[in-house]
Amino acid sequence: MSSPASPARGRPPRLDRARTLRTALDLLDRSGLDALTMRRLADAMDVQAGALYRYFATKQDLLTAMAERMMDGVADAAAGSGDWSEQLAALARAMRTALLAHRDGARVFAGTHSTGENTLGFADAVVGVMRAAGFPDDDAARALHTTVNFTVGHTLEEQAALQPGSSSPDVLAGAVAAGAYPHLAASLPALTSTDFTRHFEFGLAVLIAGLRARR
Amino acid sequence: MSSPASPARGRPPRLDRARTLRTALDLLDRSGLDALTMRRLADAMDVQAGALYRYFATKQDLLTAMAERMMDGVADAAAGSGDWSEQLAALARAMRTALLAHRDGARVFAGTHSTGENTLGFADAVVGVMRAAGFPDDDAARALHTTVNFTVGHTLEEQAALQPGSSSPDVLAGAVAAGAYPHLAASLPALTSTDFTRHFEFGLAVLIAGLRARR
DNA sequence: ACCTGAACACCGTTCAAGT
DNA sequence: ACCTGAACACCGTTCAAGT
Repeated sequence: MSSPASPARGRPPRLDRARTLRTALDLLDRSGLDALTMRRLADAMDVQAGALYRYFATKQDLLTAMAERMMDGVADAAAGSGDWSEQLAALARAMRTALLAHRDGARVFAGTHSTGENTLGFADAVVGVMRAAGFPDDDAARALHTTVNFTVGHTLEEQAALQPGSSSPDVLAGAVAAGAYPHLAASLPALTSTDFTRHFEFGLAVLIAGLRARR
Repeated sequence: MSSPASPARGRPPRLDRARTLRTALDLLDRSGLDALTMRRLADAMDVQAGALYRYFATKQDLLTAMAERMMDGVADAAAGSGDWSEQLAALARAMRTALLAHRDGARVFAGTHSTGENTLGFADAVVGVMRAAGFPDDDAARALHTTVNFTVGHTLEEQAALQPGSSSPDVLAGAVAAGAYPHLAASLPALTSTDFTRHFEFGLAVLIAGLRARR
């Protein structure tokens, strides 16, 4: 029972999961997900690429661990903040904030399926809020999916739009102007607006009103 | 004015956008998105990889054209099918069906931003339904985003779960059993259910009820 | 005009060998 | 035990040259 936890016998390792994860999140913030390669991460740690595979079996494993780390503390957002709808809103907002805290955070999260304690703790908190509010277990589970879907989907769009090289507004405006899309033309201001918090709050309010109606 | 549309002068080209797109969608269905490389696509068309770049500037361009093609006809789903809520539901269901029609269809769509007529026509139809129902232009635009977010997000999960090698249910059940997640444990049947149509219809009903409450 | 051939600058991953 | 060095089997993209 001392083999995995034995004290440093030879030289101290230059690598370990925690330090690698920190460096990977730093690199993500500086360079974005497309530039986060195992080779570049190894460079940032002054190590050969192959050495990373002692701590993460695959790149997918590393990304999953990064997503799990991003969710640290998010489950605590509901603590005593009013009724179920306010608690659900607090959890969704905290998740959006956590994803926004890292460049391409939503893409990292969307591409993984963590079953770590932060992610499952968050899910448990959401389902707990719904069950306490009187929703059947099945509906509570489905409300979790809908809430996470919405939050991740929204933040994916938000971070895609904010990134350099995203010419979305102009391109969209041009395409709408060139074609026969009367309804898109009429709603173009909101369609090309970058007030993402308003978009998010609209969707969240719709989601909560819909859940309330189904209780 | 005859230069781009001039009749075949030399040998007939082995490549063109339409044929390449068809082959790419075939390859996607047979092998999945991860195996859809420019080199493998070129192989399937008996051509060198570089030749594809005469018709698509980048791989991203090709994927965008594929997404656009998947959306063919989806905008017509709302034609005279009851009130606004039934029309919105019909559009969302048609989009899910269109994405499910191709392996990794949701991933392809989520990774692109088509401004083609199928995609914009669908968006115009959704916004049109909402405006006709009396929603303000801004809310109609935001309802579009919420609806597309939900539909793509749901179908992403659905296709991820249905794919080979996706051990989601067991892994999740194991993780929930190992940790202290009372609410997840209680709702595990719904959480691990593969009746995705029910999940989708639940979210859609919540979305529509929420929109109705805000009108 | 359309495609080939070959290169450029990369990837993730594996694994014998060193220390 | 931990990491290096080097390889394997690929990528997307570019572009001179052929036909």
